[in-house]
Formats: sequence, C-alpha cells, structure tokens
Amino acid sequence: MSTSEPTDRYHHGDLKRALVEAALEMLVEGGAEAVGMRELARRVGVSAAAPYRHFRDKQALIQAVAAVGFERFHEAVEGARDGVPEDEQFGAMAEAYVKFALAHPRLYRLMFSAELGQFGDPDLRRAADAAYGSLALAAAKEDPERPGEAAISAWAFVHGLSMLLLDGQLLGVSIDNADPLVRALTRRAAQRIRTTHPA
Amino acid sequence: MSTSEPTDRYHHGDLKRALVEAALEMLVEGGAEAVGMRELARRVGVSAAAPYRHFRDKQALIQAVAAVGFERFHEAVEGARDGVPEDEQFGAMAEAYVKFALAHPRLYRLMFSAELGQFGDPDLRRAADAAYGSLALAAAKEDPERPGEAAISAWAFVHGLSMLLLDGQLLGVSIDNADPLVRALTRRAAQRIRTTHPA
DNA sequence: ACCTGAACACCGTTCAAGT
DNA sequence: ACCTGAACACCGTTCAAGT
Repeated sequence: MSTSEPTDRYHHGDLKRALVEAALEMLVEGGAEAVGMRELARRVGVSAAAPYRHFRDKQALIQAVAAVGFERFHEAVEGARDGVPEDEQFGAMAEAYVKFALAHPRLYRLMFSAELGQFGDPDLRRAADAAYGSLALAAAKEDPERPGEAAISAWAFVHGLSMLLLDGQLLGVSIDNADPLVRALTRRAAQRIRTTHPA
Repeated sequence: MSTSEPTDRYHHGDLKRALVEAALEMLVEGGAEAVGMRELARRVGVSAAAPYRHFRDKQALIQAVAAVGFERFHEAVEGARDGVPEDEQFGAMAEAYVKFALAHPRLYRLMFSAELGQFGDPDLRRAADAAYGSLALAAAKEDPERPGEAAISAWAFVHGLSMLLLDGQLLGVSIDNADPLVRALTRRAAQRIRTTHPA
C-alpha cells in the first residue's frame, strides 16, 4: 500500500542496483557466460542501451557483481570466528572459506576470473582485500615468525582446494560430499602451521 | 623444394592441427576471450564454417587447446625431477608447477577455466590426470601415512599459489619478481610435510 | 571427404533523439 | 537526468551446395 509503483520503471536511482541483482541471478542460473548486457536489460525491462548509463561496459558490471561477491564472502569468513576459541579460529575460517566456494560455485569462480581485469576498480580491490584480510590475520597469528609466508601459504591452500573441488578434479569427491574432506584438510593445515612453529 | 604446396590449402588432414596451433597463438596474444571461431578460421585462411568439420563446437576446440596445455605442463613438472635427489623432488616439482603457471598465464588459466565443462572430453581428462599424477605421487611419498591427504593438500597449495600470483593478489609480488617467494614457499611446504610426519 | 556462401539468431556498444 | 530506437560491427552455428 505504498505510494510508489512497484515493479516497472527504474527512472529513479534503482536501475544500477536492479542490474547487479539481475546479473547475480543470471550468474547463479547459467554461469558467467550467461551474463549478457542485452539479456540483462531485457530482464530488468529496459532498453539494451540503458545499462550503459550506469556501467561503462560489461567488465564494469561484472566487477560490481564480483564486489558484492567479496562482501558476502567476507561476512561468511568473518562470521565463522564467532564464539570459537582463538586457537581454533584459523581452522574454522579456512573451513568457512572453502564452504563458501562450494555453496556459490559460479560466484566464486567469477570473483577469481580473468574478466575482472587485474582488479583495477578500487571498490572491487577494497572488497577483495577486506575478505582476504580476515584469513591472513588469523594465519599470521598462527605463525608469528613468518607472518607473511604463513598468510600466503594458508590462502593459497584454501583457494586451491576450493578451485580443485569446483572443477571436480578430486576423484570421488564432489561438491555434495566434500564436507568431511574439507574439514579434515583445513584442520590439518592449521595444525601443521602450529606444529612447524610452536609458540 | 618438396612437391606439396606450403602455406595455403588445408584439404589434407592438417586443418585440425592448424586450428589448435592458431588458437594457442590467439590465446597467448589476447587471452581466452580473444579466441573466436570466426577469427580463427580467418587466420588459418578458411571459411567460417570449416572448423566445424573438425570440432563439434567452440568448447571442443577449447578442450583440445587445454589438452595440449596439460601435456606441456606434464612435461615441465616431470622434467623438474631429473637429476634431483629423491628427497628434494617434491619441492622441485612444486616449484616447476608454479613456474609453469607464471610462464604461461593465459594457457594455465584456460586449463582451469569453467569453459572446459567438467573435463568431459576423455583426451582432456587423461592429459590432466597425467599432469597431476606426477606431483601427487611425489607428495604421497613424503607422507606415506596419509598419501591421499598429502597429495591433495600439496596440489591445492601449488594451484592456489599459482592462481593468486596470476591474479596479482599478492601485494608487492608480480609475475616478474615472484621467483624467490615461489622457491621459499614450495621448499617450506615440502619441509612441512616431512616435519609433520617424519619417516 | 572436405570446404564454401549465405543465412539465422544473436552479441556489445554507440549515438542521435525523445521525455 | 535518464531512457529509447535504430544502427554498426561483430559473434557461434547450421545447412544446402559446390569440388
């Protein structure tokens, strides 16, 4: 019962947001390949040229989608720390990292695809750095002697594991039954750092 | 001075090979985005429809390109073992793995991109498995108690590290100056496995 | 058996013109 | 200020027809 007309007409400032939302839907449904500017405009009920008032080109639109991906990603990894004893936080965050990738395969892929063009967009860069920061900090805590190396190794491990699982490269392990393996490997990775460099 | 006309005319059986070669060139020059069926046909000097006699569709062509990528990859990783004492082989192969990715960024990306469609093509699957097999075996040797876990962890680590470097995600580290870091991290990963589970 | 020409149904992007 | 209509230069793919 509000005064604003609902669905149609994006002549206010919502077209930009609506485009990103629709792009996220298209991504989830058909992968990055399926996200097209014309089809996007069609979905939102606008002319093919309209999106270009809000995004310079397709890459800019994709970057915006990736940025919201990193925000959600950040929340997921950060949230995994709540109520967890400090010495188990790294393992919990690593597990949450991989589980996010498994839960949002196409979005995760997009976040690390070449289409983003070296993360030139500052918003995207910020969102990505924030997401990584959480895990890097936890990893650095585990290995105070070589904080940089520990963070990179940990990040490489969870990212690589995520990708291999998404690609279906691990024989007998699919997205649906990966949880036990993910749990075991992330905990073991945490333990490994600690054992190598005990406090 | 041979009897066969050189450049033109692929009416024998070479069109298929010529297409894959040209696609590899286009990939190196402009990335996966730049590989198009029409442009490909143009380069090889053939009609736009001709490639479809040899590849069902674009995905099949891309899969063929990825397969030769995995073959070269396999050789590089396997070759890194030559003349290296057995207890240093894993580290050497891990380093070679990452260095291959850094030396052939677009090819490596393609090999792990979603365009390949779950590695349905048997040739591609074989080529990929052979490449992974080398490293997995070396990793399993390092940790005989949990060969599967060790192999997956090692592979995840090198793959993740490669991707992060290609994406330029590591602050201050670019493809050109990554060598020392790559060497340090791969050697440390090898050491970590050994220390955690000494023979 | 292998390739061409022409066509179909799309793209991303631009730009004058509308409101 | 924001959007439309129409156009430009492309795509991937198919299919009858040529040799």
